[in-house]
Amino acid sequence: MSQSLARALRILVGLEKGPRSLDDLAGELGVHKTTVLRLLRTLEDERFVYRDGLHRFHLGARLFALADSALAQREIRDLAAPHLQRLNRSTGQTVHLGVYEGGEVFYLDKRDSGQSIQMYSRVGLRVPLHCTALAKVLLADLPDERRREVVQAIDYTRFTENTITDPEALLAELARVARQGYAMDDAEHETFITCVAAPIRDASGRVAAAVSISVPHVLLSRAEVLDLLPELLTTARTISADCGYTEIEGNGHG
Amino acid sequence: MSQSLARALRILVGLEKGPRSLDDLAGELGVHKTTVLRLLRTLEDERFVYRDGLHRFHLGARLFALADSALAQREIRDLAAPHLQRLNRSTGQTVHLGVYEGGEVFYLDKRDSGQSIQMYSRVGLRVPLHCTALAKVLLADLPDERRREVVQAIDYTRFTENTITDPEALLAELARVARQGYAMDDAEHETFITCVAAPIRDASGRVAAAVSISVPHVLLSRAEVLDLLPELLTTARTISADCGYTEIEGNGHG
DNA sequence: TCCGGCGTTGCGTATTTTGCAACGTCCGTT
DNA sequence: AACGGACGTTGCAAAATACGCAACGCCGGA
Repeated sequence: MSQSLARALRILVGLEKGPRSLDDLAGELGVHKTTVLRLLRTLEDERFVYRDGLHRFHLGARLFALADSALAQREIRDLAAPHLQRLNRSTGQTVHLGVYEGGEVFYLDKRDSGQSIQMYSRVGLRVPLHCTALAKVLLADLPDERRREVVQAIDYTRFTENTITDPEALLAELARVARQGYAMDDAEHETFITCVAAPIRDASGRVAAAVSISVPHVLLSRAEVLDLLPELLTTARTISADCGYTEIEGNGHG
Repeated sequence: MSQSLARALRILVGLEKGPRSLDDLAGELGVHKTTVLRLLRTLEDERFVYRDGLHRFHLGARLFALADSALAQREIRDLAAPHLQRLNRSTGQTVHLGVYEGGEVFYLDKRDSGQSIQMYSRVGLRVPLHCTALAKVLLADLPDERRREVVQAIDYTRFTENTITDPEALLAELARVARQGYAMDDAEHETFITCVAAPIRDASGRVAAAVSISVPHVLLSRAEVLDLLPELLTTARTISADCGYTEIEGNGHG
């Protein structure tokens, strides 16, 4: 809609991959460097971008401030925090909180396991949609049409031999997830990690977020991870309750 | 320079304080809502903004992704990480890593103390410039002229009775900090917290970042916090070395 | 000292953006 | 059930704005 703004945003997105020179950016956007320079200057004025000494452009400090307050504005994060903490302590495993927004799923919070093995994940990182328990739970609750759109648009990169690699299989999996009320990632993303995830619902009854537990095979087997399920589900239900969700017709748990 | 972009960025900055309706934003910017709407739509296309159900605008998911990769691009963060971890473990206190950029100082990393008292700080948050050890260390190394500009522009909000509240006093303090090689915040920001900070230098010899330790009075006295100084300085020097800094003429530590 | 790369600026053109006014819709009220 | 208001949305015409070109200047290497 707004050309110059759209170009500026693409500059920022381009900078996501690393610092760039003016010419680099102009080349990537297919726009004259004069134009890029002026956009960059405006971005620089507001600290969205800064140039190092001299002449390479980086993402700037204001992004941190914005991300920080965006994070603080997600009230579900605060609501969930103590429960994530407790789940993390009692299981000793890595715990994630994730949300869906506009075709993406990303981490809103994370608690590391005490173990020396740390997962490569960070608050704000987007998670693959076809091979993570978190995403499955979130996608499973989308309105039918939207879910189909999203599932079609996925890039089905194969990460392991268990990775689901086509839309039909994923839709079937999502249907199962919706039915059983939780999702599993059985070495579908990383060969050595198993995850389980459960939905968090808000007052409207829709899935507003998801919690997951991730465990490396060296610590627990697939079956042992499933043993953590009741505790995960309880945590998810507790957070849901805090979000104003009230279970109506028999969810098997009064 | 670029009007529409500048307005869009101000929209984002406005959204920092919380979700807004279209009219709110139009009012704040002093621009007709038609214009604001079109900017918002472009921002929405790129996920910098999203509207909840329906018609309130929030900061969007892309900011998380950008902030995350911006963070990852600050190599000093990775270089410092293990050392922050060690310092945090051995002192048991809250440890921060901060940097200066374009008139602001903000946290690049944080390690919580094991204690139940958690500090209100978060990666990305801007820190006050006139009453924190971290900022003092960073400002102390700025080129004279720049330092004076920044110091003049500070809003000297008084937080405690120890808060420095005028430019002259701060400049004097910064001179002392530069001389002694570390900074202290003796209940200048929060009445019940003492901090010490030390500079991290890169290959150019300039201060590239700063580490700090923050301790509530209930845990350690001012004197006891000063006892942590040698360890803090050692940590800072180690990180500096990792950044390529080589101490030349007698810094008392060969 | 010369050359090449790269960031920067002035300027004229026309594309893009802007504000207005009118419309539609949703929600709360009577 | 009908009405009124608030708010987001669209079409359009005017003009301000952003665009690309070409030329300049700076810095580093040859």
